[in-house]
Amino acid sequence: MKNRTKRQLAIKQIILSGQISSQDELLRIMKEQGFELTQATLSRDLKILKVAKVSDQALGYVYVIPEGMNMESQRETSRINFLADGFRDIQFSGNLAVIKTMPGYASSLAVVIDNAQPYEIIGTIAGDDTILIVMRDGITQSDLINSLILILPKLEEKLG
Amino acid sequence: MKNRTKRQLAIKQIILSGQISSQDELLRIMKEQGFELTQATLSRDLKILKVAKVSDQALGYVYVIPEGMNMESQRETSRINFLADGFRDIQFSGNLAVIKTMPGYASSLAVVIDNAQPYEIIGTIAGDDTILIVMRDGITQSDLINSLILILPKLEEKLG
DNA sequence: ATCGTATTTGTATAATTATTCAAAATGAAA
DNA sequence: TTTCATTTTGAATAATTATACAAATACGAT
Repeated sequence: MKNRTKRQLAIKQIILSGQISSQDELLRIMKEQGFELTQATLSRDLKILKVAKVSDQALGYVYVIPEGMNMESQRETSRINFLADGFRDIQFSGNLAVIKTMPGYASSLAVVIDNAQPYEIIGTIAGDDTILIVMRDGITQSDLINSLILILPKLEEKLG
Repeated sequence: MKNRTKRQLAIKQIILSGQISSQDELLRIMKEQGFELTQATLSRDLKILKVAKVSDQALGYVYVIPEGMNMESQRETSRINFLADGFRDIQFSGNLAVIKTMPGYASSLAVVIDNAQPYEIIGTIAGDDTILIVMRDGITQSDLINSLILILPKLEEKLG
């Protein structure tokens, strides 16, 4: 599914950045961002993302993402952020994208991308400082960039 | 109120120890323990205690007490736990309680107690290793102890 | 005590959230 | 492709949780 993970990442970001106090409010924001969904889907997504609602002095209640879902995923996140630092640049040719990294980073970075199994990407091949990405037909350059940012949020600084 | 803190303490313990997945379930357990209350009161207590409901593989949803909503309060919590270590003992005389602490701990500990503004306590005066607590009329010794445990959970080991 | 004010609580209900069920979308296999 | 199984989704609704309001209770000041 292309949209499900995308949507859930968007939800996560909104929760993290904002002061959301109900699913309807979140729903409104998601729709402003162009997502089409209903409250039922939101409820399910929040369940999957393990989002919780706690009281908050200012707003009554706010949705939060419990910090340490577990040390595991926390370490994983910082490892991925670390790898994103190795990113140098990206160039396109037809339905191929070529990412240049700092020496030694390419294959680990490619593994992260592969594991995310983004719809936009058919496959990757990595050397020492270069990743070749084969894009799915019909995917634009900005589609691909967006999907990479979803996997590696830290790339936004370098690509936005 | 005498029962309010007692009740909230009981709620906290049940949440911490158990696998509660709805307010009705919690209500049932509370009633088994001899508390008289309604779902409305529970809802308000959970709000005050900042209890959250998150998804859980086994039960669907469980109530949890978020460890550290943020680094701030997390540091705060461990600071308070640290201070609780300074506690030596407590004795009563009429409506006064006298807490003995390790040297130097009394005033910081008193600040923590003051900030919590427990109903049971009218005021405190602290020296270097002694805190004098003036209890509100009608408050029993165990009421006071319960309210202190609510503020400094770590005291339970020494007072329970 | 009595009065006045503030807090706490239950009842009833509003508001919110979760789930059922059927339909649509997706993916895999032939 | 077609078919079958699986997953995802929305609409409707069930289930749960929060709150308005009024009654009860607690407290302080006469």
